[in-house]
Formats: sequence, structure tokens, C-alpha cells
Amino acid sequence: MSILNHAIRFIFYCNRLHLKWLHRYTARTFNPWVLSNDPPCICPVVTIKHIAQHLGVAASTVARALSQDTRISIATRAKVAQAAQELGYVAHSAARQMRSQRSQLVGLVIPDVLNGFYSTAAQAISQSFDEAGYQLVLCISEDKPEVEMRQVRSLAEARVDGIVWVPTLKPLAPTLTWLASIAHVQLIRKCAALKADWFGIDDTATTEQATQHLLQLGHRHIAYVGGPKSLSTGADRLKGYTQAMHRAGATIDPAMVFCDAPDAQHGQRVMGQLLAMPTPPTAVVISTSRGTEGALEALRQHGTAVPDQLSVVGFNDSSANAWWGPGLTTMRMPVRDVAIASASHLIRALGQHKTTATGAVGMVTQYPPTLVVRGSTAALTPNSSQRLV
Amino acid sequence: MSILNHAIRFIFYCNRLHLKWLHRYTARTFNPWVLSNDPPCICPVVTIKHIAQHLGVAASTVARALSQDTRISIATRAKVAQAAQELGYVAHSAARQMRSQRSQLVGLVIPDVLNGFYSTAAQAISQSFDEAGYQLVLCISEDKPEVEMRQVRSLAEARVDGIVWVPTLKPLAPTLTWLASIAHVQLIRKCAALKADWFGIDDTATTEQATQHLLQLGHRHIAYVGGPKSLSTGADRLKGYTQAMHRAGATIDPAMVFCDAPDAQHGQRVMGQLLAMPTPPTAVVISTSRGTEGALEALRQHGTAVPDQLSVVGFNDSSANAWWGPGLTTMRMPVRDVAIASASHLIRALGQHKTTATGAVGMVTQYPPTLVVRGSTAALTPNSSQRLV
DNA sequence: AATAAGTGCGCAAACGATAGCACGATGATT
DNA sequence: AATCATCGTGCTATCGTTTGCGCACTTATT
Repeated sequence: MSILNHAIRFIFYCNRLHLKWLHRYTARTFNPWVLSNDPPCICPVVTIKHIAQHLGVAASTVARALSQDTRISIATRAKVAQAAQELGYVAHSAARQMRSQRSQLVGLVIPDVLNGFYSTAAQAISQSFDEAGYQLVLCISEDKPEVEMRQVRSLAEARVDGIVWVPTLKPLAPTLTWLASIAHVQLIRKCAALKADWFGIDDTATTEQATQHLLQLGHRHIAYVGGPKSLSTGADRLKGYTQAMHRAGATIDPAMVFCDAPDAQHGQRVMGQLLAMPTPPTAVVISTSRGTEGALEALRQHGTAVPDQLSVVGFNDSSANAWWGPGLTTMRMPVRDVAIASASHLIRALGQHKTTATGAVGMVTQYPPTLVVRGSTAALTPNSSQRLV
Repeated sequence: MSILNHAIRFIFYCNRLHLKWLHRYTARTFNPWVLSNDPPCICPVVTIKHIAQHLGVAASTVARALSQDTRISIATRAKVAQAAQELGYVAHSAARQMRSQRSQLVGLVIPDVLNGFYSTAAQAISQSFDEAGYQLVLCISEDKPEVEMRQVRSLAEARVDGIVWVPTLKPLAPTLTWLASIAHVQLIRKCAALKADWFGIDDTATTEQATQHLLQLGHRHIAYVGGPKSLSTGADRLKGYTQAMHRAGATIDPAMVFCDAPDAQHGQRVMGQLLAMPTPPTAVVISTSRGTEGALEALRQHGTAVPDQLSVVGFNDSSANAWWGPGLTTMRMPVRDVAIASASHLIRALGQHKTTATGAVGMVTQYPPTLVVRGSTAALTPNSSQRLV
């Protein structure tokens, strides 16, 4: 009895096996091309299959026709183009990306877009990529490494073809790992931990020129307000200041050198401290864009006479600087040129299918800044030296 | 009997075992799963299949584990997470998009990012979408309808989930067709040809407040420099000016009303014309952001005394306006609030799977502007009236 | 007349992730 | 001992597009 039972189970078992193969077989032979049975408007998007069905040709023919494949006759191409137009076909870039492995997307990671420095760069980069047929995914890192990490991760998931990256102070390790597998260029700031092609400005020259200018005007007590030393830009700009001071034999008062967050609050606070000193400086070099804004606000609040009491050199020339009071002497950066150069370089690299990181090279492209002298800097006068006594 | 029974069960067992192996074998030979035969580093990207192979489970299990499906045991989920970490798995959002029909991308179409008005909006919108898990595709239309059309087309091809759109002067027909099939909100400017939810500022109130302020100071010859009337913002702001003038019984000199391109060149040129008039105005209302910049440049070049010779109300308050000469009286816009509101609205709509255009509603959300009075406006003095003679 | 070359197009296999369906194993219940 | 429910997992179709291969047909060449 038990044998029979087991035998029956065996039969069941074989049956099930058979069913399985049957299932597989049916699954194979059944082609679920029920497009024609669908109600017309259930699927709002038109695909090449719809066009193919509409014209009675194969989907592959439509695909080739749309990509202007010469193997397809001109007549067919015209018919396909017209049908696509009529049916309102819109290509599906994600599907295209699946096969072609190219997303036609590039990421732009910048700390801030309200800063004229970076918005100028963003505008230029956007234009360059737009012309080259790429779409720009904008990521504002707010100078926060965690935000940057999340955004770079997302860019990696989106399989962007390339990235233009302004590093934060301390990029996290995963950020670097993900970036290393993507073609990218570094902009403005250098990231020592990840070698890549870099496009920026000769930061040392900016403050060096500014400080020399003040030294030539007779100033010796020159204060410095800049960004953090951990940032390549902050370190280089500080270097320019110290180099110029040393070369001129001027002594640097450590109490008059501030390297901290490159924002307006910091600029305003520090400038306030400088003005409140028993022996304030006769001139000041400010080497951050937002810091300049804050410093100007502090000067306005204190009613400081510029340049009579204090000579000021600001950062990142903009049209607003020309209108400001006596006109602000500033360091003018060729940001637009740098941005366009970096974008062009990346576009060129992408065109050569360099999907590997371009970082192996570590190319350095540096643009020179210019000092724009306006009314906020003047020769050391009795008026300003008077306050030193 | 018992022995036979067990023997049969043993056979069953072997059979089942055999099936298992057979099964696995067929799965191996049937599927083009040649992953293990590949050289290790030929494919730089790790997919769920690699993880599955690494762990000896199916790809679907890995997919479910990564999406925290409760049907997968905690132990398996942990193993999968660890393997993903070790192998450096990065999800492929395009592939995900193919099935889920959601790209987690949103488009932002603005005319210009150097304009503080729009860069503020861009910053706020970027933050909002970043927090909501969307990536932002930035499109700068440069106020050119053809560029806008191309960009909207690209956004449609990328299957963005939604679009925040600042329309150009005359959006082309295809632009509207494509936009109509995508969830979107209009920002700042209204597009009459395509009904959609709109977020902006009470533009009429901006110039109305400004003009009233000047009228109360005794001015009657008030010039107006604004954007084109074909733009909703241009028309509304002009309306605010004329309304205020009419209500006060002041006559409008058509030669002193300029509505044209909202850029700096235009502002500078027009301000030059005003200053060169035989009977120049005693006050001027400028209602574009870039136009204000140009006008200030013209004033500087002409050496016009503000507010002694001319009272000026500028547009779009920024910190730079406070530093400028006597301080620029401006219309302050809650751009950031508007931008955040529009983004939140779109995010909410997307969350409700409203893939259909939200445009059916045509909701209007309007924020009030504020007039910030500084030193560039003053009561009509003999000095300024003197020039009228 | 027979072969070669060229033209125009269809078939089906990918690309990577996901979801429906079903199956095996285990334990619980009849 | 048989049946049932539950849980965890595997198989496979699918999304829309591209592309290698191959078939059928036409024209040119030996």
C-alpha cells in the first residue's frame, strides 16, 4: 500500500516536472505582443513599436531610420520621421542609455550658486554642455562633505558621463571612490586625495598682486581675511600674501591673519574685530567672495572711511564693485574662461570614450588673475597713520 | 516492507536531489550566465547579478533585499547588504526607471543664473528637491524660445518626473505640447498659452508701491524702465506704475516709459537717454533686476547725484544695494519663499502620482513684495526741480 | 548562365532592475 | 499520514532601445 502510495507520488512528481517543462515551453512560444489589442490611449507614451506597427515595419527599422542609418532607404526614413512627428514620439533616453552605456548627462557639483563666483562658472558650464548635447545635473553641496557624498552617489547611480567638481573642504572616502570611476575634472579647488585634471586660477598670484599693490602704496600693517587653510584655495591665497609680505620685509602680525569659513558672517565679524583693535591695520586683503560682502557690510556699519582710514582689496570682481562707494579695488578672476576650459576638456575626454577616470593624468591648467584698481585703495596718508599713534 | 518503503523514499529523495541539480544545471546552461567565465575586471560596474552570483542566490532576491522587502529574511538582507558594500555595487537608475516609470529627475528651466533673482530661486529649488530625493536638471534658456524648446524636449526625453518652468517671452508651440504631458509648475512668469499652477510675486504691487513712494515724496515726473509687455511680469509691473500714477492724478509722459529687453545693456542705454533729455525726470522706477545694474552704471558714468538730482527705485533687493552709494531703495521680492513653495507643491503632486499635467487646475499663488527705502530716494528739492526749468 | 556584390529590412538578443507567479521547505493542523 | 498555511526564494517577462546577424531580393560582373 505504501509502495503504491509512493508510486503515485512519483507519478505526481513526474507530472509536476512535465508541467514545468510545459510551462517553460508555453512561456517561450507565447509572445505577448498585444499592442494592437490594447485600447488606443491606455499608454500615453509612444514608442518605436507603435510607430513600427503604424507603418507595418519592424521596430528595428524605425530605430535605424530615426538614427539616420544609411542602410535604411531615404523613403522609409521620411515615412518614419513623419509618423514619429504625427504620433508625437519622444525618445526614451533611459532605454537608450541601457544599451549605449552613455547617459548624455553630466554632473556639476558646486558649493553655492548664490556666490557670483560659482554662478558665473555654472552659467558658462551649462552653456558649454548644452551646446555639446549634454544635460546638466546641478548639485549644490553647501560645502558639506556629507551632502557632497550623497550627491556624488546619486550622480554615480544616474551613470552621468562626467562630473565637474568643486571639492568641499574634506571630501569623504566614499566620495572619492565613486568619483574615481567617473570621468571628471576638478574646478577651482584642488583635492589632493584624488588626482584628476584640474582647472583653476593662480590663487597665489591673486593675493600676491593685491598685497604688493598695498605695499607699493606704502602700507605695512596689512591684515588678511581668507578662507580655511585646508582648502587649496585658502592655502594658496595665504601663501601669496605671506610671500609678498616677506619679500617686502614687512612683518606679519598673526593677530591680523584670519583663515576661516568663507562666508559673509565670518567676513563681517572679522572685519569688526580688525576695526576694534587698538592698533588697527591700515589696509586689508580679503580673499573670499562672500567674505568681501560681509566685510563691506561691517565697514558700512562702523562708518569707516575708505580709503582714508583703511585701504581695502576685495575679491571676485563684479559690476557691483564698481558702483560701491569709491569703487572697490578687487582681484578679478577669469572664472568664465576657467569654467569653459574645464567643460571643453571634459567634453573632449568624453568624446574619446574615455570612460576611465581622466585622473591618471593630473593635468593642471591655471589662469592668471588681474588686479583691478579702483578707489578703495590709497597711499598711506597722515590720516590713516594718525590712527596708528 | 519497511525496508522497501524507505528505499522508495530514498529514491524519491535522490530524485529530488537530482532535480535540484538538474534544475541548477539547466539554469546555468540555459541562461547566458557567463559572468563567472568573464575575466574579472572587464566589466567595471557591479550589478545585482554579480552580487547574486557571489552569494549563490537569485538576482531577484538581491533586488528585493536591497529594497528592504519584508519577504526576504533579515539574515539574507544583511548578507546582501554586506556583499553590495564589498563589491561596490551602485544602483543603475536608468534600469530602475525602465520599470518603475519614475526617473527621480526634475527639470528647472530659468532664463539666467547670473541674475540674483533666479540664482536665489535655483538655490532654494535645488535644496528642496535634494531633500525630497530628486535630482535637478538645470536648463538655462537665455530667454530664447528655441533654446527653451530644445531643452524642454530633452527633459521630456529624459522622462523627468516634473518641471519648474520660468517661461520665455514667446514659448513655441512644441514646447507647450511637450510640457502639457509633464507635471509642471510655472514660476514668476505666467504663460497664458498653457494653463498650469503658478507661483510668483504680486508684480503689480511692486511698481505700485515704488511709484506711490515717489509720489508721496512729491515727485510727478517719474520715468519707468521695465521689461517687455509681452512678459506677464513686464505687463503687470507696468500696470502697477500706471495705476499709481493715474490714482495720484499724475500725467505719464510716454517718452519716459521704456519697456524692452530686461538686460543690463538696455537699462544702461535707456538711463542714458533719460539723463540726456532736455527735461529729465526727477525720479525713476526700474523694474528689472539686470536693468537696475545697467542703470546704476549709466548714473555712475554720467556722474548724476542721487538722490539730489534724481531719485531711483531699483529692483530685487540684494546686500550689494545696501552698500551702493547712499543705499539703493529697492523692491524686495520673497523669491526664496516663492521658489520653495513651487518646489514643495510639485513634490507633493509627484508624490500623489499625478503624472498627468497639474495644469488642469491653474492654481495661482502670489506673494507680496516689500519696498525697502534707503538713500536713493528723497523728497523733491529745489535742486532737482531746478533742472526742470 | 552563374556567381558576386549590394540594398533594404526583420529577428532576436541584449542592457539592469523589478514584480508576478510559482515552487520547495518547514512547521502546524486535521 | 495527509493536507494546509507560511515563509523564503527562484524563474522569467518586462520596460524601450540598439545592434549583430541573416534573409530575400536586385543589380552588376565574370
